[in-house]
Amino acid sequence: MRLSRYFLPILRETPKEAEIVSHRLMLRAGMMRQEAAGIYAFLPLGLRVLEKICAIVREEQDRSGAIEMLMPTIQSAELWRESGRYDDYGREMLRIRDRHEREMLYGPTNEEMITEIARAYVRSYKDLPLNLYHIQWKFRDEVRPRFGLMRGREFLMKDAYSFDIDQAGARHAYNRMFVAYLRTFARMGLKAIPMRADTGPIGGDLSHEFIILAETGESEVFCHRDYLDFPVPGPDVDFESVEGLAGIVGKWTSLYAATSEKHDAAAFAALPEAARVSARGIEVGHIFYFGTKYSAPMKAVVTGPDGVDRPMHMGSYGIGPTRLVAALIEAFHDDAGIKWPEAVAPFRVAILNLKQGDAATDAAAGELYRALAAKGVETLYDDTEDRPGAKFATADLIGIPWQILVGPKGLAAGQVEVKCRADGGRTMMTPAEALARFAS
RNA sequence: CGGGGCGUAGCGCAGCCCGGUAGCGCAUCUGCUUUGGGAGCAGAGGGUCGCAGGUUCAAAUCCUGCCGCCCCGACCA
Repeated sequence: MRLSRYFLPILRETPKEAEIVSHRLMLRAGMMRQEAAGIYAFLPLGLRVLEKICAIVREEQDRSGAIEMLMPTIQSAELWRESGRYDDYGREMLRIRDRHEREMLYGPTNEEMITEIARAYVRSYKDLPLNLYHIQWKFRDEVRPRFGLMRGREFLMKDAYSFDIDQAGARHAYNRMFVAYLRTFARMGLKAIPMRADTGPIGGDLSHEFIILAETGESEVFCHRDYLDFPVPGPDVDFESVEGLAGIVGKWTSLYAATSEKHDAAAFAALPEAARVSARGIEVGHIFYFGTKYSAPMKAVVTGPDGVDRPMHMGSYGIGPTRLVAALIEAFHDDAGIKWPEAVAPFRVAILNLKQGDAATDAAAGELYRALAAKGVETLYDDTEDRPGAKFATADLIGIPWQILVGPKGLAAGQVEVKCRADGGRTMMTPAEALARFAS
């Protein structure tokens, strides 16, 4: 992409409404624009990151055996009356009426709808297990939206829903998602620690929040230091293996980890001093087993091998891709701007033409750009008339992992400079070497 | 929802107390000179001062109402 032809509205000054670093940087980097309180338009750069995140989420959901579909944003109030939540949900739910005065709502979540779909088609225990997910916009009319994408009202969510014949089956479904989440966040460069979460009226131990540690996190968290170095399952993990997954989940839940709501000060204090990590965290995922909470009242039943109908055991599993965009920035930034991990970066390489209009640099930079593009390397070519300093500032701000600086100084020696945004490391090499470095 | 604050050019702000028809920096446009860490000079364009009433000869400025947005708290993916 040629920057001169792109839509990247960089802000040099910080908008006053942005308080936390991810919000400031997203606005400054031209990733998004606020359209109303807690409601944002994604501009091209922001969309690229969001789609990278969704792609990883999707790959790991698919790998774990979940199946993608897509449910609507607008739902009928009828469904929610069946589960009893229409009255319970409160003012957070955006309620609307259509032209026939029918009561509708903008979905804050989809348990009712997925249960309706499952009960319509799933009849036999032979149809189970089943895990359906979608990535769809949600709306929760927060009293006080804040922190940009971190707590917006409209947000993108991946929500998966599992259906099983019994609790043992549901537990394995839960473990699948648990492991898929470990992999998903690790692929984005994040250390996400599963922490025991409130299970509400269902009870049990089958609810975990996945928390990443960040100085600007919204809540206080406490965990054992060993979690920071626990190995994440590889892509070859066998999701069909009940024992295998149970082993992984067992290990990842063996040590102390809790958010402030579930914090047990005494248990935490019992850990060795060096093992105690007390930090701030951001919730990026939440998994939950809730049994027959919806299937029973909504009569989502399957016939078992014994010929008896039973309500299905369900769980739901959420990841917030829009929140992850912000969380990633909270985790990866410095004073100059964002430092995207390669897996989610909007572009992998930025080429900076340091003397636009100079025949030699134009030719070298243009040639390198075309060669990288031909190799499928996502490249942003800064071919604008800006001075070098401005280009450095822009590239650092938007956080492209690799910058290739093409200027008269280096070209005099037949070289370009490759700079790593993450650690600031710089290497001189020939354009051909740079091409090989990224195109192989 | 309680408490606080702010709406003046794309962004950041001054002007408001003591009414007289709007200004600064950055950004934008033109020209020239510049070109390895947000360039310099010269010139130019851009604002129904959030909206609606009211007071007044005259309202960005005073009064009333409304809307929007932000921050703290309670709440939450």
